[in-house]
Amino acid sequence: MRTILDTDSDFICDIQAPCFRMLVPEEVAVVRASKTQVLFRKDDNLTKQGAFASYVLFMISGYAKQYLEGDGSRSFNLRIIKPGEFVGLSSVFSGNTFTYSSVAITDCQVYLIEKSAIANVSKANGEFGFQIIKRYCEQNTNLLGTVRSLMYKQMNGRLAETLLYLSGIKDDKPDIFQLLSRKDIADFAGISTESTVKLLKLFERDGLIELHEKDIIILKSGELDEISRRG
Amino acid sequence: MRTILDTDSDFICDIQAPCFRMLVPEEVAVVRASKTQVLFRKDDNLTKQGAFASYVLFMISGYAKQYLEGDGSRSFNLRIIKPGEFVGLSSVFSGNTFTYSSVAITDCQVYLIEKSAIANVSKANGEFGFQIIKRYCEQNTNLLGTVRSLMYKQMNGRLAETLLYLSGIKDDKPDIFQLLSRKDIADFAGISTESTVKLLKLFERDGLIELHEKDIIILKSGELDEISRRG
DNA sequence: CTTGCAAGTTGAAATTGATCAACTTTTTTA
DNA sequence: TAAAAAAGTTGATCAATTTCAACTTGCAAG
Repeated sequence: MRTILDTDSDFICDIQAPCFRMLVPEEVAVVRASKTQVLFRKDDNLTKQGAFASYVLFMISGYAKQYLEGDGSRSFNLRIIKPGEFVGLSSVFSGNTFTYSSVAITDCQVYLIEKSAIANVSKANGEFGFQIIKRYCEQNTNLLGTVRSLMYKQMNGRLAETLLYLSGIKDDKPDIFQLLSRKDIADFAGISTESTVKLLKLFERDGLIELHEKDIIILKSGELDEISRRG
Repeated sequence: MRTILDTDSDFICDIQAPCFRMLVPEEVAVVRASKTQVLFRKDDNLTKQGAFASYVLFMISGYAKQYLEGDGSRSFNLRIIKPGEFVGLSSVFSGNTFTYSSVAITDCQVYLIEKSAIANVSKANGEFGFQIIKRYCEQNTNLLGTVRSLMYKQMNGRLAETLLYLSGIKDDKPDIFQLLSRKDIADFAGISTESTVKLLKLFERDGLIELHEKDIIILKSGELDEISRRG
Protein backbone atom coordinates (compact mmCIF):
# COMPACT_ATOMS: atom_id res chain seq x y z
CA MET A 1 0.00 0.00 0.00
CA ARG A 2 2.96 2.40 -0.28
CA THR A 3 3.86 4.28 -3.39
CA ILE A 4 7.50 4.96 -4.07
CA LEU A 5 7.90 8.23 -5.89
CA ASP A 6 10.73 9.59 -7.94
CA THR A 7 12.66 12.35 -6.21
CA ASP A 8 12.36 14.73 -9.11
CA SER A 9 8.59 14.65 -9.20
CA ASP A 10 6.86 18.00 -8.76
CA PHE A 11 4.82 16.45 -5.99
CA ILE A 12 7.80 15.77 -3.80
CA CYS A 13 8.68 18.00 -0.90
CA ASP A 14 12.07 19.37 -1.87
CA ILE A 15 15.01 19.38 0.46
CA GLN A 16 14.63 23.16 0.70
CA ALA A 17 11.11 22.93 2.03
CA PRO A 18 10.31 24.64 5.35
CA CYS A 19 10.10 21.34 7.20
CA PHE A 20 13.86 20.97 6.85
CA ARG A 21 14.80 24.36 8.22
CA MET A 22 15.13 22.86 11.69
CA LEU A 23 17.84 20.49 10.60
CA VAL A 24 21.54 21.15 10.86
CA PRO A 25 23.40 21.03 7.54
CA GLU A 26 24.79 17.59 8.29
CA GLU A 27 21.32 16.16 8.73
CA VAL A 28 20.33 17.64 5.40
CA ALA A 29 23.35 16.01 3.84
CA VAL A 30 22.30 12.59 5.11
CA VAL A 31 18.76 12.99 3.96
CA ARG A 32 19.95 14.17 0.56
CA ALA A 33 22.29 11.21 0.21
CA SER A 34 19.66 8.57 0.84
CA LYS A 35 16.74 10.16 -0.87
CA THR A 36 14.08 7.47 -0.92
CA GLN A 37 10.80 9.26 -0.45
CA VAL A 38 7.59 7.41 0.17
CA LEU A 39 3.93 8.33 0.35
CA PHE A 40 1.98 6.57 3.03
CA ARG A 41 -1.79 6.76 2.69
CA LYS A 42 -4.06 7.35 5.65
CA ASP A 43 -4.28 4.13 7.70
CA ASP A 44 -1.05 2.69 6.27
CA ASN A 45 1.45 1.44 8.82
CA LEU A 46 4.71 3.39 8.82
CA THR A 47 6.29 0.93 11.22
CA LYS A 48 5.11 -2.38 12.60
CA GLN A 49 6.18 -3.49 16.05
CA GLY A 50 8.63 -6.38 15.77
CA ALA A 51 9.28 -5.96 12.04
CA PHE A 52 12.84 -5.80 10.75
CA ALA A 53 14.07 -2.21 10.68
CA SER A 54 16.80 -1.29 8.23
CA TYR A 55 15.76 2.33 7.94
CA VAL A 56 14.56 5.31 9.92
CA LEU A 57 11.62 7.41 8.84
CA PHE A 58 11.57 11.18 8.72
CA MET A 59 8.15 12.81 8.49
CA ILE A 60 8.10 15.51 5.82
CA SER A 61 4.40 16.24 5.87
CA GLY A 62 1.38 14.62 7.43
CA TYR A 63 0.56 13.13 10.80
CA ALA A 64 0.80 9.66 12.28
CA LYS A 65 0.25 8.09 15.62
CA GLN A 66 2.84 5.95 17.38
CA TYR A 67 1.54 3.11 19.51
CA LEU A 68 2.38 -0.07 21.35
CA GLU A 69 0.47 -3.18 20.35
CA GLY A 70 -0.95 -5.50 22.96
CA ASP A 71 -2.91 -8.71 22.71
CA GLY A 72 -5.81 -8.76 20.31
CA SER A 73 -7.15 -5.32 19.54
CA ARG A 74 -5.60 -3.55 22.50
CA SER A 75 -3.14 -0.76 21.92
CA PHE A 76 -1.63 2.20 23.69
CA ASN A 77 -0.92 5.45 21.87
CA LEU A 78 2.40 7.06 22.72
CA ARG A 79 2.34 10.22 20.66
CA ILE A 80 1.32 11.99 17.50
CA ILE A 81 4.15 12.14 14.99
CA LYS A 82 4.38 15.58 13.38
CA PRO A 83 6.29 16.91 10.37
CA GLY A 84 9.98 17.26 11.17
CA GLU A 85 10.07 14.29 13.51
CA PHE A 86 11.80 10.93 13.24
CA VAL A 87 10.12 7.55 13.57
CA GLY A 88 12.02 4.44 14.51
CA LEU A 89 15.12 6.20 15.74
CA SER A 90 15.14 3.86 18.74
CA SER A 91 15.99 0.97 16.50
CA VAL A 92 19.05 2.53 14.86
CA PHE A 93 21.66 1.91 17.45
CA SER A 94 20.46 -1.09 19.37
CA GLY A 95 18.30 -3.92 18.12
CA ASN A 96 17.18 -4.23 14.53
CA THR A 97 13.44 -4.41 14.87
CA PHE A 98 10.94 -1.64 15.44
CA THR A 99 9.98 -1.42 19.09
CA TYR A 100 6.61 0.14 18.32
CA SER A 101 4.06 0.50 15.56
CA SER A 102 2.93 3.67 13.86
CA VAL A 103 0.11 4.39 11.45
CA ALA A 104 -0.65 7.37 9.22
CA ILE A 105 -3.71 9.34 10.33
CA THR A 106 -3.40 11.56 7.24
CA ASP A 107 -1.51 10.93 4.01
CA CYS A 108 2.18 11.24 4.87
CA GLN A 109 5.23 12.20 2.86
CA VAL A 110 8.13 10.39 4.48
CA TYR A 111 11.85 9.98 3.84
CA LEU A 112 13.27 6.57 4.45
CA ILE A 113 16.88 6.90 5.59
CA GLU A 114 19.21 3.95 5.91
CA LYS A 115 20.08 3.19 9.51
CA SER A 116 23.72 2.85 8.53
CA ALA A 117 23.71 6.37 7.07
CA ILE A 118 22.50 7.82 10.36
CA ALA A 119 24.97 5.72 12.33
CA ASN A 120 27.92 6.65 10.13
CA VAL A 121 27.23 10.36 10.11
CA SER A 122 26.73 10.22 13.88
CA LYS A 123 30.15 8.71 14.30
CA ALA A 124 31.85 11.00 11.80
CA ASN A 125 30.16 14.21 12.85
CA GLY A 126 29.72 15.03 16.50
CA GLU A 127 27.38 17.95 15.89
CA PHE A 128 24.97 15.69 14.06
CA GLY A 129 25.21 13.08 16.80
CA PHE A 130 24.52 15.79 19.31
CA GLN A 131 21.25 16.60 17.57
CA ILE A 132 20.29 12.94 17.57
CA ILE A 133 21.11 12.63 21.25
CA LYS A 134 18.88 15.58 22.02
CA ARG A 135 15.98 13.89 20.27
CA TYR A 136 16.60 10.71 22.23
CA CYS A 137 16.68 12.69 25.46
CA GLU A 138 13.31 14.20 24.72
CA GLN A 139 11.82 10.81 23.89
CA ASN A 140 13.28 9.46 27.10
CA THR A 141 11.81 12.25 29.17
CA ASN A 142 8.44 11.80 27.48
CA LEU A 143 8.48 8.07 28.16
CA LEU A 144 9.24 8.71 31.82
CA GLY A 145 6.24 11.03 31.87
CA THR A 146 4.12 8.26 30.37
CA VAL A 147 5.28 5.81 33.01
CA ARG A 148 4.51 8.36 35.71
CA SER A 149 1.02 8.82 34.30
CA LEU A 150 0.27 5.13 34.12
CA MET A 151 1.64 4.56 37.59
CA TYR A 152 0.27 7.48 39.57
CA LYS A 153 -2.76 8.87 37.79
CA GLN A 154 -6.23 7.48 37.47
CA MET A 155 -8.84 7.87 34.77
CA ASN A 156 -9.69 11.53 35.27
CA GLY A 157 -6.08 12.68 35.44
CA ARG A 158 -5.03 10.56 32.48
CA LEU A 159 -7.87 11.76 30.28
CA ALA A 160 -7.30 15.39 31.28
CA GLU A 161 -3.62 14.99 30.38
CA THR A 162 -4.54 13.43 27.05
CA LEU A 163 -6.94 16.25 26.21
CA LEU A 164 -4.30 18.86 26.99
CA TYR A 165 -1.75 16.99 24.89
CA LEU A 166 -4.04 16.67 21.89
CA SER A 167 -5.17 20.23 22.31
CA GLY A 168 -1.50 21.22 21.96
CA ILE A 169 -1.35 19.32 18.66
CA LYS A 170 -4.42 21.29 17.61
CA ASP A 171 -2.28 24.45 17.41
CA ASP A 172 -0.45 22.97 14.43
CA LYS A 173 -3.26 20.81 13.15
CA PRO A 174 -6.69 22.34 13.94
CA ASP A 175 -8.66 19.34 12.73
CA ILE A 176 -6.70 16.79 14.77
CA PHE A 177 -9.80 15.58 16.62
CA GLN A 178 -11.56 14.81 13.32
CA LEU A 179 -8.83 12.23 12.75
CA LEU A 180 -9.23 10.49 16.09
CA SER A 181 -11.97 8.14 17.27
CA ARG A 182 -13.09 7.77 20.88
CA LYS A 183 -11.01 4.61 20.98
CA ASP A 184 -7.95 6.57 19.83
CA ILE A 185 -8.41 9.05 22.65
CA ALA A 186 -8.99 6.18 25.09
CA ASP A 187 -5.75 4.56 23.91
CA PHE A 188 -3.84 7.78 24.58
CA ALA A 189 -5.20 7.87 28.13
CA GLY A 190 -4.79 4.13 28.59
CA ILE A 191 -8.41 3.61 29.60
CA SER A 192 -11.41 1.87 28.03
CA THR A 193 -13.45 3.47 25.28
CA GLU A 194 -16.58 3.38 27.43
CA SER A 195 -14.88 5.11 30.34
CA THR A 196 -13.57 7.74 27.94
CA VAL A 197 -17.06 8.47 26.60
CA LYS A 198 -18.51 8.75 30.09
CA LEU A 199 -15.72 11.00 31.34
CA LEU A 200 -15.87 13.26 28.30
CA LYS A 201 -19.58 13.81 28.97
CA LEU A 202 -18.76 14.47 32.62
CA PHE A 203 -16.09 17.01 31.73
CA GLU A 204 -18.58 18.67 29.39
CA ARG A 205 -21.27 18.77 32.10
CA ASP A 206 -18.71 20.38 34.43
CA GLY A 207 -17.98 23.04 31.80
CA LEU A 208 -14.36 22.00 31.32
CA ILE A 209 -14.71 21.16 27.64
CA GLU A 210 -17.14 21.43 24.76
CA LEU A 211 -17.95 18.47 22.50
CA HIS A 212 -18.92 19.25 18.93
CA GLU A 213 -19.31 15.97 17.11
CA LYS A 214 -15.71 14.75 17.05
CA ASP A 215 -14.12 18.07 17.87
CA ILE A 216 -13.22 18.86 21.45
CA ILE A 217 -12.68 22.40 22.70
CA ILE A 218 -10.88 23.05 25.96
CA LEU A 219 -12.75 25.68 27.97
CA LYS A 220 -10.90 25.57 31.28
CA SER A 221 -7.36 24.40 30.66
CA GLY A 222 -6.37 25.53 34.14
CA GLU A 223 -8.82 23.18 35.80
CA LEU A 224 -7.93 20.36 33.42
CA ASP A 225 -4.29 20.90 34.27
CA GLU A 226 -5.17 20.73 37.93
CA ILE A 227 -7.03 17.44 37.39
CA SER A 228 -4.11 16.12 35.37
CA ARG A 229 -1.58 17.03 38.06
CA ARG A 230 -3.67 15.79 40.96
CA GLY A 231 -3.97 12.44 39.19
CA MET B 1 25.87 12.58 53.71
CA ARG B 2 28.38 12.29 50.87
CA THR B 3 32.06 12.09 51.43
CA ILE B 4 34.33 13.64 48.84
CA LEU B 5 37.55 11.72 48.58
CA ASP B 6 40.89 12.70 47.14
CA THR B 7 41.64 10.98 43.86
CA ASP B 8 45.00 9.74 45.00
CA SER B 9 43.64 7.86 47.99
CA ASP B 10 44.37 4.16 48.05
CA PHE B 11 40.67 3.52 48.56
CA ILE B 12 39.71 4.98 45.24
CA CYS B 13 38.95 2.84 42.24
CA ASP B 14 41.67 3.81 39.80
CA ILE B 15 40.92 4.74 36.23
CA GLN B 16 42.57 1.47 35.20
CA ALA B 17 40.16 -0.60 37.22
CA PRO B 18 38.22 -3.39 35.46
CA CYS B 19 34.97 -1.46 35.56
CA PHE B 20 36.38 0.95 32.98
CA ARG B 21 37.49 -1.65 30.47
CA MET B 22 34.13 -1.37 28.73
CA LEU B 23 34.71 2.30 27.97
CA VAL B 24 36.19 3.65 24.79
CA PRO B 25 39.40 5.67 25.27
CA GLU B 26 37.55 8.94 24.79
CA GLU B 27 35.21 8.15 27.66
CA VAL B 28 38.19 7.41 29.85
CA ALA B 29 39.67 10.77 28.89
CA VAL B 30 36.52 12.59 29.97
CA VAL B 31 36.33 10.75 33.24
CA ARG B 32 39.99 11.42 33.89
CA ALA B 33 39.60 15.11 33.14
CA SER B 34 36.76 15.64 35.59
CA LYS B 35 37.88 13.37 38.31
CA THR B 36 35.57 14.16 41.21
CA GLN B 37 34.97 10.89 42.95
CA VAL B 38 32.37 10.52 45.64
CA LEU B 39 31.38 7.81 48.07
CA PHE B 40 27.68 7.42 48.59
CA ARG B 41 26.70 5.40 51.64
CA LYS B 42 23.88 2.88 51.56
CA ASP B 43 20.54 4.75 51.56
CA ASP B 44 22.07 8.01 50.30
CA ASN B 45 20.35 9.58 47.31
CA LEU B 46 22.53 9.70 44.20
CA THR B 47 19.97 11.81 42.37
CA LYS B 48 16.77 13.43 43.50
CA GLN B 49 13.88 13.88 41.08
CA GLY B 50 13.48 17.57 40.24
CA ALA B 51 16.84 18.67 41.67
CA PHE B 52 19.20 20.76 39.58
CA ALA B 53 21.54 18.53 37.60
CA SER B 54 24.92 19.93 36.56
CA TYR B 55 26.64 16.58 36.47
CA VAL B 56 26.22 12.99 35.39
CA LEU B 57 27.08 10.08 37.66
CA PHE B 58 29.11 7.06 36.64
CA MET B 59 28.91 4.04 38.91
CA ILE B 60 32.34 2.63 39.63
CA SER B 61 31.36 0.09 42.25
CA GLY B 62 28.21 -0.63 44.19
CA TYR B 63 24.52 -0.86 43.38
CA ALA B 64 21.68 1.63 43.41
CA LYS B 65 18.05 1.63 42.44
CA GLN B 66 16.52 4.18 40.10
CA TYR B 67 12.92 5.17 40.77
CA LEU B 68 10.13 7.62 40.05
CA GLU B 69 8.64 9.42 43.01
CA GLY B 70 4.90 9.79 43.35
CA ASP B 71 2.72 11.42 45.95
CA GLY B 72 3.51 10.67 49.56
CA SER B 73 5.41 7.44 50.02
CA ARG B 74 4.59 5.95 46.63
CA SER B 75 7.36 5.16 44.23
CA PHE B 76 8.06 3.04 41.18
CA ASN B 77 11.40 1.32 40.66
CA LEU B 78 12.75 1.51 37.14
CA ARG B 79 15.98 -0.45 37.39
CA ILE B 80 19.00 -1.48 39.41
CA ILE B 81 22.05 0.60 38.55
CA LYS B 82 25.15 -1.57 38.25
CA PRO B 83 28.86 -0.78 38.08
CA GLY B 84 29.78 0.64 34.67
CA GLU B 85 26.45 2.39 34.18
CA PHE B 86 25.56 6.06 34.00
CA VAL B 87 22.94 7.80 36.11
CA GLY B 88 21.28 11.02 35.07
CA LEU B 89 22.34 10.84 31.46
CA SER B 90 18.80 11.84 30.46
CA SER B 91 19.37 15.28 31.91
CA VAL B 92 22.54 16.09 29.98
CA PHE B 93 21.14 17.20 26.71
CA SER B 94 17.65 18.41 27.47
CA GLY B 95 16.42 19.95 30.69
CA ASN B 96 18.65 20.64 33.64
CA THR B 97 16.93 18.74 36.41
CA PHE B 98 17.03 15.06 37.20
CA THR B 99 13.96 13.32 35.84
CA TYR B 100 14.15 10.53 38.40
CA SER B 101 15.56 9.71 41.81
CA SER B 102 18.12 7.09 42.67
CA VAL B 103 19.35 5.76 45.98
CA ALA B 104 22.34 3.61 46.92
CA ILE B 105 21.39 0.11 48.08
CA THR B 106 25.04 -0.60 48.89
CA ASP B 107 27.91 1.82 49.43
CA CYS B 108 28.75 3.25 46.02
CA GLN B 109 31.91 4.66 44.50
CA VAL B 110 30.75 7.15 41.90
CA TYR B 111 32.39 9.59 39.51
CA LEU B 112 30.64 12.91 39.08
CA ILE B 113 31.23 14.18 35.56
CA GLU B 114 30.29 17.66 34.45
CA LYS B 115 27.39 17.67 32.00
CA SER B 116 29.31 20.13 29.82
CA ALA B 117 32.26 17.72 29.60
CA ILE B 118 30.01 14.96 28.27
CA ALA B 119 28.29 17.35 25.89
CA ASN B 120 31.55 18.77 24.56
CA VAL B 121 33.21 15.43 24.00
CA SER B 122 30.04 14.18 22.32
CA LYS B 123 30.17 17.05 19.89
CA ALA B 124 33.91 16.81 19.29
CA ASN B 125 34.14 13.03 19.07
CA GLY B 126 31.58 11.09 17.12
CA GLU B 127 32.72 7.70 18.40
CA PHE B 128 32.11 8.81 21.95
CA GLY B 129 28.72 10.24 21.02
CA PHE B 130 27.90 6.97 19.36
CA GLN B 131 28.50 5.12 22.62
CA ILE B 132 26.26 7.58 24.45
CA ILE B 133 23.53 7.17 21.86
CA LYS B 134 23.66 3.42 22.28
CA ARG B 135 23.10 3.79 26.00
CA TYR B 136 20.15 6.08 25.35
CA CYS B 137 18.69 3.59 22.92
CA GLU B 138 18.82 0.83 25.47
CA GLN B 139 17.17 3.02 28.08
CA ASN B 140 14.51 3.93 25.57
CA THR B 141 13.81 0.31 24.73
CA ASN B 142 13.69 -0.56 28.42
CA LEU B 143 11.24 2.25 29.11
CA LEU B 144 9.00 1.05 26.31
CA GLY B 145 9.09 -2.38 27.92
CA THR B 146 8.05 -0.81 31.21
CA VAL B 147 5.14 0.99 29.57
CA ARG B 148 4.08 -2.25 27.91
CA SER B 149 4.15 -4.02 31.27
CA LEU B 150 2.12 -1.38 33.04
CA MET B 151 -0.36 -1.23 30.22
CA TYR B 152 -0.93 -4.86 29.34
CA LYS B 153 0.07 -7.03 32.26
CA GLN B 154 -1.65 -7.61 35.53
CA MET B 155 -0.26 -8.49 38.97
CA ASN B 156 0.94 -12.00 38.24
CA GLY B 157 2.67 -11.10 35.01
CA ARG B 158 4.28 -8.00 36.46
CA LEU B 159 5.61 -9.80 39.52
CA ALA B 160 6.89 -12.71 37.44
CA GLU B 161 8.69 -10.23 35.20
CA THR B 162 10.18 -8.47 38.22
CA LEU B 163 11.43 -11.74 39.70
CA LEU B 164 13.09 -12.68 36.41
CA TYR B 165 14.69 -9.24 36.15
CA LEU B 166 16.04 -9.30 39.70
CA SER B 167 17.15 -12.88 39.26
CA GLY B 168 19.24 -11.65 36.33
CA ILE B 169 20.88 -9.10 38.61
CA LYS B 170 21.63 -11.96 40.98
CA ASP B 171 24.17 -13.33 38.49
CA ASP B 172 26.39 -10.33 39.17
CA LYS B 173 25.28 -9.70 42.72
CA PRO B 174 24.22 -12.93 44.46
CA ASP B 175 22.91 -11.20 47.58
CA ILE B 176 20.71 -8.72 45.69
CA PHE B 177 17.52 -9.89 47.42
CA GLN B 178 19.07 -9.23 50.84
CA LEU B 179 19.17 -5.57 49.80
CA LEU B 180 15.52 -5.35 48.79
CA SER B 181 12.42 -5.24 50.97
CA ARG B 182 9.03 -6.57 49.94
CA LYS B 183 8.05 -2.99 49.23
CA ASP B 184 11.06 -2.63 46.90
CA ILE B 185 9.97 -5.69 44.97
CA ALA B 186 6.39 -4.39 44.93
CA ASP B 187 7.64 -1.07 43.55
CA PHE B 188 9.44 -2.85 40.72
CA ALA B 189 6.23 -4.67 39.80
CA GLY B 190 4.10 -1.58 40.34
CA ILE B 191 1.73 -3.34 42.76
CA SER B 192 1.00 -3.05 46.47
CA THR B 193 3.24 -4.59 49.11
CA GLU B 194 0.41 -6.78 50.39
CA SER B 195 -0.36 -8.14 46.92
CA THR B 196 3.33 -8.86 46.45
CA VAL B 197 3.50 -10.87 49.67
CA LYS B 198 0.40 -12.86 48.80
CA LEU B 199 1.58 -13.57 45.26
CA LEU B 200 5.06 -14.59 46.37
CA LYS B 201 3.50 -17.16 48.70
CA LEU B 202 1.28 -18.32 45.86
CA PHE B 203 4.25 -18.71 43.51
CA GLU B 204 6.02 -20.65 46.24
CA ARG B 205 3.00 -22.91 46.81
CA ASP B 206 2.93 -23.56 43.04
CA GLY B 207 6.59 -24.55 43.14
CA LEU B 208 7.75 -21.70 40.91
CA ILE B 209 10.06 -20.13 43.46
CA GLU B 210 11.58 -20.77 46.86
CA LEU B 211 11.52 -18.16 49.63
CA HIS B 212 14.36 -18.24 52.14
CA GLU B 213 13.96 -15.27 54.43
CA LYS B 214 14.66 -12.40 52.02
CA ASP B 215 16.31 -14.49 49.35
CA ILE B 216 14.24 -15.70 46.43
CA ILE B 217 15.29 -18.62 44.24
CA ILE B 218 13.71 -19.17 40.86
CA LEU B 219 12.82 -22.82 40.38
CA LYS B 220 10.84 -22.73 37.16
CA SER B 221 12.00 -19.78 35.08
CA GLY B 222 10.21 -21.18 32.06
CA GLU B 223 6.83 -21.05 33.74
CA LEU B 224 7.54 -17.64 35.22
CA ASP B 225 8.47 -16.44 31.79
CA GLU B 226 5.20 -17.81 30.47
CA ILE B 227 3.28 -15.98 33.22
CA SER B 228 5.23 -12.83 32.47
CA ARG B 229 4.49 -13.01 28.76
CA ARG B 230 0.85 -13.93 29.14
CA GLY B 231 0.40 -10.91 31.38
C1' DC C 1 -32.60 6.05 -0.74
C1' DT C 2 -32.00 2.36 2.33
C1' DT C 3 -29.58 -1.11 4.27
C1' DG C 4 -25.78 -2.62 6.89
C1' DC C 5 -21.87 -1.91 9.61
C1' DA C 6 -18.90 0.75 12.47
C1' DA C 7 -18.67 4.10 16.03
C1' DG C 8 -20.69 6.16 19.88
C1' DT C 9 -23.47 5.96 24.17
C1' DT C 10 -25.48 4.25 28.50
C1' DG C 11 -26.28 1.62 32.73
C1' DA C 12 -25.53 -2.78 35.23
C1' DA C 13 -22.61 -6.48 36.58
C1' DA C 14 -18.13 -8.35 37.25
C1' DT C 15 -13.29 -8.10 38.26
C1' DT C 16 -8.97 -6.63 39.78
C1' DG C 17 -6.21 -4.99 43.00
C1' DA C 18 -5.81 -1.51 46.76
C1' DT C 19 -6.74 -0.30 51.28
C1' DC C 20 -7.61 -1.38 55.96
C1' DA C 21 -7.00 -3.67 60.29
C1' DA C 22 -4.98 -6.89 63.11
C1' DC C 23 -1.35 -9.47 64.07
C1' DT C 24 3.63 -11.62 63.99
C1' DT C 25 8.37 -11.29 63.24
C1' DT C 26 12.53 -8.91 62.72
C1' DT C 27 15.50 -5.12 63.40
C1' DT C 28 16.94 -1.01 65.65
C1' DT C 29 17.77 1.81 69.37
C1' DA C 30 17.71 3.57 74.01
C1' DT D 1 18.55 -6.44 76.99
C1' DA D 2 14.12 -4.46 76.75
C1' DA D 3 11.25 -1.58 74.34
C1' DA D 4 10.02 0.49 70.20
C1' DA D 5 9.89 0.73 65.45
C1' DA D 6 9.87 -1.26 61.07
C1' DA D 7 8.92 -4.99 58.02
C1' DG D 8 6.27 -8.86 56.90
C1' DT D 9 1.86 -11.48 56.77
C1' DT D 10 -3.11 -12.47 56.40
C1' DG D 11 -8.00 -12.04 55.59
C1' DA D 12 -11.92 -8.87 54.94
C1' DT D 13 -13.67 -5.00 52.78
C1' DC D 14 -13.78 -1.30 49.43
C1' DA D 15 -13.04 1.33 45.23
C1' DA D 16 -11.80 2.00 40.48
C1' DT D 17 -12.34 0.57 36.15
C1' DT D 18 -13.36 -2.94 32.85
C1' DT D 19 -16.50 -5.77 30.60
C1' DC D 20 -20.90 -6.79 28.96
C1' DA D 21 -25.25 -6.00 26.84
C1' DA D 22 -28.40 -3.20 24.70
C1' DC D 23 -29.27 0.55 22.21
C1' DT D 24 -28.64 4.87 19.08
C1' DT D 25 -26.36 7.50 15.68
C1' DG D 26 -23.65 8.30 11.69
C1' DC D 27 -21.72 6.91 7.49
C1' DA D 28 -20.80 4.23 3.32
C1' DA D 29 -21.93 0.94 -0.27
C1' DG D 30 -25.12 -1.02 -3.13
